[in-house]
Amino acid sequence: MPELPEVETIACRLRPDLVGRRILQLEARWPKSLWPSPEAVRACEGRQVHRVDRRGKHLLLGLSGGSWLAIHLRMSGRMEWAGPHLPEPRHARTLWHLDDGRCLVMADARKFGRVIFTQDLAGTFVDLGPEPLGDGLTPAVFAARLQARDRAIKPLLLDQTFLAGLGNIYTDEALFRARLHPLTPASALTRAEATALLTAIREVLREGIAHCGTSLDWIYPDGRMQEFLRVYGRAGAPCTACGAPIVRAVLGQRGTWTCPRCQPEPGVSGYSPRHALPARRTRPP
DNA sequence: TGAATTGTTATCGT
DNA sequence: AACGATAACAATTC
Repeated sequence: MPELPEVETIACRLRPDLVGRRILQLEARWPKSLWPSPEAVRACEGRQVHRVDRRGKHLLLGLSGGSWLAIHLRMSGRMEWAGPHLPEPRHARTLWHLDDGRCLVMADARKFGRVIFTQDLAGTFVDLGPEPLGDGLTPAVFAARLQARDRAIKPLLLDQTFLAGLGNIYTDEALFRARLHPLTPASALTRAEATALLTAIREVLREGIAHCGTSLDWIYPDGRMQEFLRVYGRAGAPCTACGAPIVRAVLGQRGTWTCPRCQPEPGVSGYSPRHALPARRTRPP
């Protein structure tokens, strides 16, 4: 489940306890999760953790010698502590035994998570899109990237090579706040719509981080953002903006929640005019 | 029991 | 080439 705000929360929580620790031993109980190979990841042994960061949905551990561990939790991964007085979590897949007697654990029920060891962080992320909260992603840059793609906006936002860090939850929330239907062609967005979308993306991500992420089920506990979601998982409930029932559809194999009134589908006749909305969809000749 | 699940990737067809 | 659809990965929960 973890998307950008959840991984950011995990990084912030681990940082004070992890920076300065030395990795004594790697315990690989599900070697398939270790990339490029279990032997390669073993090179983290003996190294000290210098920093804890995030890139997209990856948790980054900066190690001595210029090497990195990049951990992707995919669907069901969690980071936990184990130790003399802490019981080991269920589904422990990779364990890092540290020099203070504690043990950092990647637990992952579905085994989709990945642990990557690399000396070349830039090379590892060469195909990863820009950080949505990064300074380099100006409205102009974002609008230009959208213009270049002939694709529905929702699957594009989920594409990590286009933008790093959005998952199903925050994508639906951002599109709702920007009043855009998920099937709107990316290249059809005006400059104003692109700017509004970037603002909406940053708002939902910052709000998600401020609330320590979204806790929808047993996988990711402790977050509070689920109380502030406006469309995701709210099928049938009234839209927070207009009162119309939120609709669930399946789009690109993913559950997709929208307000049919606030996010009218482009090109579909039969819906009422965009009353209070500025005419944004038509591009000047 | 059966359906659904937050993410990513390979593959196929258009 | 780019895109959409599909399955696969694997397990758990409701």
